[in-house]
Amino acid sequence: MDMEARGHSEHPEALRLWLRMLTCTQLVEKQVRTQLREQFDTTLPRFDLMAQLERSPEGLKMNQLSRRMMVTGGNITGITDQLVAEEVVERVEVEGDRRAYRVRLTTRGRKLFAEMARQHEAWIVSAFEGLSARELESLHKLLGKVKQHNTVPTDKPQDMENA
Amino acid sequence: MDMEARGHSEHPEALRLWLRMLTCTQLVEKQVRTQLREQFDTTLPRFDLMAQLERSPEGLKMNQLSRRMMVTGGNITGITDQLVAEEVVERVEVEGDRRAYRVRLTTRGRKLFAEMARQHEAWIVSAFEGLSARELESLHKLLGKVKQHNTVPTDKPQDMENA
DNA sequence: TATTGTTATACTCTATAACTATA
DNA sequence: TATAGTTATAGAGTATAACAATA
Repeated sequence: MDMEARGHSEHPEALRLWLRMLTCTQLVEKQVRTQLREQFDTTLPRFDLMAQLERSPEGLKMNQLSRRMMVTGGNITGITDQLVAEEVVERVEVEGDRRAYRVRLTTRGRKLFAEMARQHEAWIVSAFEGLSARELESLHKLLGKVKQHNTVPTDKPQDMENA
Repeated sequence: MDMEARGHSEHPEALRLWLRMLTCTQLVEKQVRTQLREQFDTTLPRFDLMAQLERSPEGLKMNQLSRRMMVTGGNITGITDQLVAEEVVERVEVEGDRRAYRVRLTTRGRKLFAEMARQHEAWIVSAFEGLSARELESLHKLLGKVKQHNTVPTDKPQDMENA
């Protein structure tokens, strides 16, 4: 979308920056969603859930997934149900707490995710190939400040970077 | 969400950058959506449509809005219907083409948008207040390269920056 | 025939809240 | 009582495709 039209008369720097950032993100994200759909018949949230699990081979409980993906529990149940039906993740019992499950990738899921991640990386590299290594690094650093400023500190960090 | 978990083992620079960019955008966007809902009982697409119109006082045709907002026509009809019902935009006839309309802000809509834009700007300024003016400028420039690289050149530019 | 816009439909993603089972 | 997870529901937001009116 033309996010950069969202601003109004004065267009101070922060606003211009935000609109441009939104435009960039949407351009890339739209591309990723389309490719995930076309090449793997899947969606971004499903890919993301698998990505979370790939970094936690022992699996994650539903509420951990909920926190990390920043969506409420019911949605995690839904996405997990789909992935279980496709046999790429499985629910395993947690000893000592019969209410809880641990969700983890199956062998099949791990293989599938590896392939998806490989492609995903190629799409992203292509999206940013206009920038030099120095520019990538600079952008990464600057966005780190933005992220930090807008992240609510919690006991249990919401993302892997802080985990 | 913890976008930064989406990457896998190697985590090359472009991928790390993308995940961080996505995290930042979602943090800010979530905040904006919540505020728009709480303070103005509206949504981002509706705000964006009004923003497009605010920059085109003479109004825009449905297909122009569709292109600029990068969504298909049926959705524009839906959003426009809502805004017409609230009397913040109006459809006016296009002379010489009885198929087409031109959608424009009403006086009421212009006033309302001014107030929303004022608040919106404050939320955004607050989201980026961790950065110096130099850093804002630098980020804006770097994202300009990303945008350019990922924008398909067309006769009719998709966004205001190029319009 | 092509274009403008609308209608109908379906699907994904999300939040909220009531609910079950267990702690 | 509190917690883990599920179910039910509602509402954004989106795309697709069939359609009517006009060009």
